[in-house]
Amino acid sequence: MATLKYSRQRESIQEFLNSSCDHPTADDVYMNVRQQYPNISLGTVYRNLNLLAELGEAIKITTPNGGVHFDGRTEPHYHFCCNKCGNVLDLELEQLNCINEAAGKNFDGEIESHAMMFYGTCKDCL
Amino acid sequence: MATLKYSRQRESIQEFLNSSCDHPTADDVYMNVRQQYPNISLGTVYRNLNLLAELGEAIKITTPNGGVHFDGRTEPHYHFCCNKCGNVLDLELEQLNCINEAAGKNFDGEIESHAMMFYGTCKDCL
DNA sequence: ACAATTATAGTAACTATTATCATTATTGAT
DNA sequence: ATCAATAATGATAATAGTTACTATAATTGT
Repeated sequence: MATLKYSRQRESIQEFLNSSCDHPTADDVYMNVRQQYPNISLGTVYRNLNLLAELGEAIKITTPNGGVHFDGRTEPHYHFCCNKCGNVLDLELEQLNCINEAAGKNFDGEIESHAMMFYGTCKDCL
Repeated sequence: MATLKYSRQRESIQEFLNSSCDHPTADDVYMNVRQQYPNISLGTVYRNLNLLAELGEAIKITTPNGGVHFDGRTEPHYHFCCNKCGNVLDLELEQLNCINEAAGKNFDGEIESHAMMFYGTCKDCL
């Protein structure tokens, strides 16, 4: 299988993700990385974001309105999504470790992980 | 504002949703309702599914691989999504009622609800 | 039965994402 | 440092899922 090869573009994408406090979309990443690499292609951004997600170095967050956001914080944590503006924010909430086991009690498959998304109105929209 | 008017197509869509144990996509609904109304338009299916979701008579479930599923069971419950086949299943797990409050502790917005999705491998894919 | 208005079917348009491919960059060996 | 092998890129085309548009049909209250 193909071995991973370094690229400046991927490094720049990852750096932006890690330095970013919010949860940018692919287009947000594109707009930002373009300042450093004006010729970068949107396809390259998508390819690398998905690659980072597969490698476990980023988290892909899908919101109900269809927007896909990326998060460089890879330790497990929960998110909030504003019903009005659609922005995604981090929550300070301890991880529910036992819940995977609890959910598996009456379930015929293997549960490995979970994600939780909270909804409501964010500070700015209140 | 526009008042809601009955339509057979919408009724058929809702009936299928309610009778369905799995979590059909818009296309699944389209394929099924077409047996009763061969001329139904895919746009009509989308319009009504979204309408039902807005009215709180259906739940829209967005999965990480981009698929959007609909659920006629409106009482709150959690879902499982298989990492291999992408199917969405219901889980028998008591609702975490206090968690919205807990999540709001260190948060500057208003939390109204939450959704939880479990991941792993379903029975069929094991 | 009629007028007012919403919903539909069919189609076009749109958006986000992925695929394609010739060219460029990276890597490891010489 | 040069070179060959191969992965990554940029540019563009293609795709998939969804929404917008519009003339016609269905529903509703009178």
